[in-house]
Amino acid sequence: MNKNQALPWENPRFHNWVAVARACQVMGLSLARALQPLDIKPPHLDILVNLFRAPGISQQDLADKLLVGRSNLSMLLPQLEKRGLLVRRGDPQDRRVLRLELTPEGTSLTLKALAIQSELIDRTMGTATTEECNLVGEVMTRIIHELTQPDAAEAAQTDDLERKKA
Amino acid sequence: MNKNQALPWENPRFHNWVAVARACQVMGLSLARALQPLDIKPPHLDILVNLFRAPGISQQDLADKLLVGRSNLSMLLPQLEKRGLLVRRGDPQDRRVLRLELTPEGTSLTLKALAIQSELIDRTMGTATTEECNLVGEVMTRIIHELTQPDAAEAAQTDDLERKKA
DNA sequence: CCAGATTGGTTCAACTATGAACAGAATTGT
DNA sequence: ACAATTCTGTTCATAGTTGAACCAATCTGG
Repeated sequence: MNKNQALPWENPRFHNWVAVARACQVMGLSLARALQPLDIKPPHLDILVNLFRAPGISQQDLADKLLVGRSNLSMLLPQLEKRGLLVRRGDPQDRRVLRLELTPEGTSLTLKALAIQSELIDRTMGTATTEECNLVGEVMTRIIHELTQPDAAEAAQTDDLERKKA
Repeated sequence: MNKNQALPWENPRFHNWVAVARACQVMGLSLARALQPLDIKPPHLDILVNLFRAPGISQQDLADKLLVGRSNLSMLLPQLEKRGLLVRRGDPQDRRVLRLELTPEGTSLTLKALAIQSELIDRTMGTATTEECNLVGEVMTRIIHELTQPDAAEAAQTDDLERKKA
């Protein structure tokens, strides 16, 4: 098992992906620094942007979109609410859910933060042509699809087992 | 400022980068799950791999490579040492530094973990041709360069200020 | 109807990561 | 030679994230 698989650094897939991961890491650090003047961090921005694009979303749905735990939002959202950036309004139709919405201040801050993030991304992705850029996006989309489908694959496996039992 | 900059989602750079970030996130989650049988997490793997490739490295240099705080390693390394995966040997030349090295068990575990990670990456990056893959890596390398140079740019700015003072 | 299962949200304990303050060893400049 | 500075690693208080346990509201199927 030691030699029948060469060390992965010689594999283009592997080291190219490592570059992707590192790029994400440094971008995350840069973004955090760039957002400091607004006194928010990347996770906050993720929340704000999603509220901006999907006003009235529930905490559960937001957690699903962000791929974080519900408890995370139960901690962060009250903070942002206290800062007057958003409101959590109970839904009269389903009294379990809290509908989230940006306040005008929240919207304003979100736009400022987006401008900062956008400028950062523009500067860094500007090192690639539009075509290269689109190709990168396309490859990433395929990867996301490949990795999020397996949940369905798991379900299919379970189905297989169920079928075998029957 | 509201309208002179269109919303960033229409910008190819922006939404393509968002795809990159999301791909990284789902890959990270998948990797964490895939490593569970070995009872290590991605940060541990990062450490092990770097020790594998640079045996005898110091904690400080390792922290720089990983872009994490020194204190982080001061917490994690003793854990891994207790598990018998690595040793920290004092350097007689410079009695401040601890030289890090994998034990045979650590090397073995690292190879197993690398096999798992490599398989995962192969599966996901396999949705792209080798040329696409290399292009992605190239673009990411440029981005990393663009984002790590600014530290030098900052220094240059500082230099400018110094020069103006003189 | 109503008992059981499901869903949305909160709370809590555990774990991870960070930066600041610290202590010991090495380097520098005089 | 030695005081000041720098460098390495540790410790500690703090903040962020998670999963499990929990409560209340809703849905489901007799």
